[in-house]
Amino acid sequence: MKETVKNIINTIYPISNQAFGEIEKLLIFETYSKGETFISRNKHNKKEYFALKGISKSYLINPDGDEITISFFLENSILSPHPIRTSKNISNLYFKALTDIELASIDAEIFEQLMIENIEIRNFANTVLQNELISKVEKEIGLASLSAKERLIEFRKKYRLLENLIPHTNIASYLGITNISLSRLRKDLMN
Amino acid sequence: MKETVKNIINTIYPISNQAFGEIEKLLIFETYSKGETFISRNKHNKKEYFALKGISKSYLINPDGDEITISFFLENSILSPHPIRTSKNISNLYFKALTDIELASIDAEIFEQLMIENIEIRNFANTVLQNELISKVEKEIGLASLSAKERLIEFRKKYRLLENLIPHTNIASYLGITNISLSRLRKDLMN
DNA sequence: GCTTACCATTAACATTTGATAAAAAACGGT
DNA sequence: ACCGTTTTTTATCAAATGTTAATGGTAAGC
Repeated sequence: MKETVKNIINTIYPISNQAFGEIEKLLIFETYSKGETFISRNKHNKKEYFALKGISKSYLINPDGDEITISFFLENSILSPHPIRTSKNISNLYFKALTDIELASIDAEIFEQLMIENIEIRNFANTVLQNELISKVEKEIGLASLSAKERLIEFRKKYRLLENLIPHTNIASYLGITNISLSRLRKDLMN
Repeated sequence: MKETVKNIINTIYPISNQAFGEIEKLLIFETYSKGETFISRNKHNKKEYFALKGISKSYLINPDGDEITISFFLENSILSPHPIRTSKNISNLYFKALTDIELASIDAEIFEQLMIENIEIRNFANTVLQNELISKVEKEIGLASLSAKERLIEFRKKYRLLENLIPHTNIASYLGITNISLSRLRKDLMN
């Protein structure tokens, strides 16, 4: 499990065994069942997560009470809740297990202390933040310049098998359309 | 002018006079005329910009050859091109002066060196990055969960007078709609 | 195995948005 | 002030998407 975390980190920004040792000591392993909601930031708890097994998503509730999917997280990736730290408008960003999942967590405040002390860890964290920003900009471009059908095509390229693994409602809200519209596009794309 | 840069920085993350002194020495002041395109990253030049006077935008060209507005930059703000640094997919992010503008620039590589040496500057830069990510997530939420009309209403709240200062085409592409559609929504909202 | 809840699809209709074209208005340079 | 360009508005029609409702399927729990 710890080896998996190390691999996740190294695919993003390679760090030394020594630097990883600092992180390793602090890892806590958690599991959630399909459908469970969890959060990475509240008054008492601030955590960073590594996704080891299963699929999860971040989402928020819009004024109509619907879940809006913001991001999907596959195995061997990092759940990135950074924006919550300071934003007033993004008060309620949740996470949900879309399958049974296994996570490794680390206390966010301790991790930030590690960042200050260790330049490798700081570079790693900064790369995570930059990657996240890049993915947001890429998604922004897609939403602004592609039709819903084109966005679905891009989604399929990016997330390959995901469409067969999770309820489509999540994908529809991620694409910014209704699930009825998604169903129509799926039919349309079968030909 | 330098005082303005200091104020911009301090509204984001207050730094000491000493830390600002490090930045101040490296500032270069530039002006562009309305309609001019400029870029903050290429092989020979990597710059960070502070917007002192006027309005500018970042944009890219979609496959149809249209300009897609990504962000607007008002006076006393920071032009944030960070994603370009590493992304392959966001190869062509440009900036354009929407009015005559005055900027202060700083060489990005030198600035990164300052970040390493000075924790205040590092914290400032990190806050910029986080703010940028927050604004992307907020925009993402809006695009995914609001109608075009609602997005226009939110745009007006956020950018107050901007609608009267720049060609509406920019706003339409920012909102993800055509300028014809924007015109209809404007008429609709007059009642 | 049965039932219930959730999910995906389909249909019919309403609404929104896009595309194209044309006219009116605003703007810029001389 | 004039001319040419750009921008905004308007109209018409087509296409895409949303809304509501009904149907059938699938998975989970009992």
